[in-house]
Amino acid sequence: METTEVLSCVEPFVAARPPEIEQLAAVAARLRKPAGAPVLSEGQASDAIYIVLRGRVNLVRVADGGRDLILSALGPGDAFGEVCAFGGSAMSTSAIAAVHTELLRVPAENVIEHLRREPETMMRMMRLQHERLREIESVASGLALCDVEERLRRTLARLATRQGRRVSASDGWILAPVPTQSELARMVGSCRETVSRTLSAMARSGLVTASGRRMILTDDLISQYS
Amino acid sequence: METTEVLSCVEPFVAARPPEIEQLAAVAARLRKPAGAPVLSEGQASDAIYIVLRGRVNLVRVADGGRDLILSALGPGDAFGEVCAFGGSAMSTSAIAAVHTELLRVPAENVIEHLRREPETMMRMMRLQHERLREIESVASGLALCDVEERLRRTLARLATRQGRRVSASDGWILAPVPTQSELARMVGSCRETVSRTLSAMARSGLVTASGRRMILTDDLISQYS
DNA sequence: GTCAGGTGTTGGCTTTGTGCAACAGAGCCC
DNA sequence: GGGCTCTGTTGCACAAAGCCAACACCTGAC
Repeated sequence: METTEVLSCVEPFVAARPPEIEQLAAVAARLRKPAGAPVLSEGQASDAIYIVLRGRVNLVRVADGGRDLILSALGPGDAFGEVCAFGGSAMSTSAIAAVHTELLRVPAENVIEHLRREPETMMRMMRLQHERLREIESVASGLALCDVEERLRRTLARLATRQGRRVSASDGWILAPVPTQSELARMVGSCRETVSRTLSAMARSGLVTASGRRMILTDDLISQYS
Repeated sequence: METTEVLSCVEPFVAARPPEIEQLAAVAARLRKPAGAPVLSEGQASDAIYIVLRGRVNLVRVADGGRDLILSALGPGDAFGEVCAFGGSAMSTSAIAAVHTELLRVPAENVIEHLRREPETMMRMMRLQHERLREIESVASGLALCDVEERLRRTLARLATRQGRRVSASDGWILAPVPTQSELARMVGSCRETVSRTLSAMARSGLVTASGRRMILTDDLISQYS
């Protein structure tokens, strides 16, 4: 797929005029990261906007004891590093490739120039920022108010709607590849063992069906949180 | 204090040109809310930007069981309801006056017009939005990774730096009026009783000194999180 | 004044969920 | 193939923090 095509159908650039897209595409570079490789680190200033083309990137906060929390999991079409656009700000999370990942990188200076000429992109970026805020607010309130099972349901529902696809025949959504249980644990602020137990319970009650690296979630589960 | 003066020293309007400020001030209205009164509700579209002049406003997420979480506590100079600026978005939290509060209200349409003419304000609003994102990220990671005492320390430190003032004589920050323990509990995702116990423990170890509606926090406590 | 309701404190019980441990299976490198 | 690491599973002990309960204190309303 052409870089111009990609850019023109990815937020926050969907409303940009063709010549602007061309210009951005000209300076954009593709890059690959193996699983576990850091793309940007917490505290470091972002030097570019990155767009996930294939794979998954986790935005992570690390605590002293080595424990960490995955604040959001970005799939194809998602962007990160947008802080670079408003100068000087450091990343508030680390961005780490969860699996083998392909990225598009648009240097900060070009993004900033583009924003000057295209206020509509700025507006969209703000909306994007607001979306992310809402998401993190949900994570936070979930952590404070819900038990592990509820948090796990929400997280799976979110993953499925954003990165899975609807299966027409059976009634449900398919999520593949599913993150490992230890990754899920880091998303819901729990531990591997508890996630295993909880998933088993959910499977027994028919909410999810796991098979290898795929998982099928019932419509009920999804619709409850949309 | 004149409305123009207020606006010109409050984010995101600090960089706006005087005639713009005048125009905003002309349509701004002051209003008062008693303790507990809702200003904006979750789900409802915001019709204006509100600026806290005196008092405190809590941004709250409510769960089914009646339990809730205070995601952030806004003091004088803080703004909320900015979602109105990017059309159609609903509030992701409820804004509720925590004490008797005085607000400045700038209608959405005027803000939007202003943003069109003054891209610098847009930029600042984005930065503001990003600040809030960082803050909520900290709340979320705290909830997942830290115990109640640690969360309470962070929360008190944040409140003191943003809404308290430095005491020159003794070594510490003064926070007055302190939120009630039940409010603190809703900020750290805990319960009244646990906050009481934890605060007592912190007082015994000399980290804080409570007296009536005031609380003095040692420099150590503050500097640890800045 | 009195009363009610919110606040702060403390004790005790219960539960959730973690931490540790042990183990089976899958995938990967050599 | 043999080892290795990572995953998923299950059992069990322990701890943090929740819930319930009781009580003193203060404040504001009437």
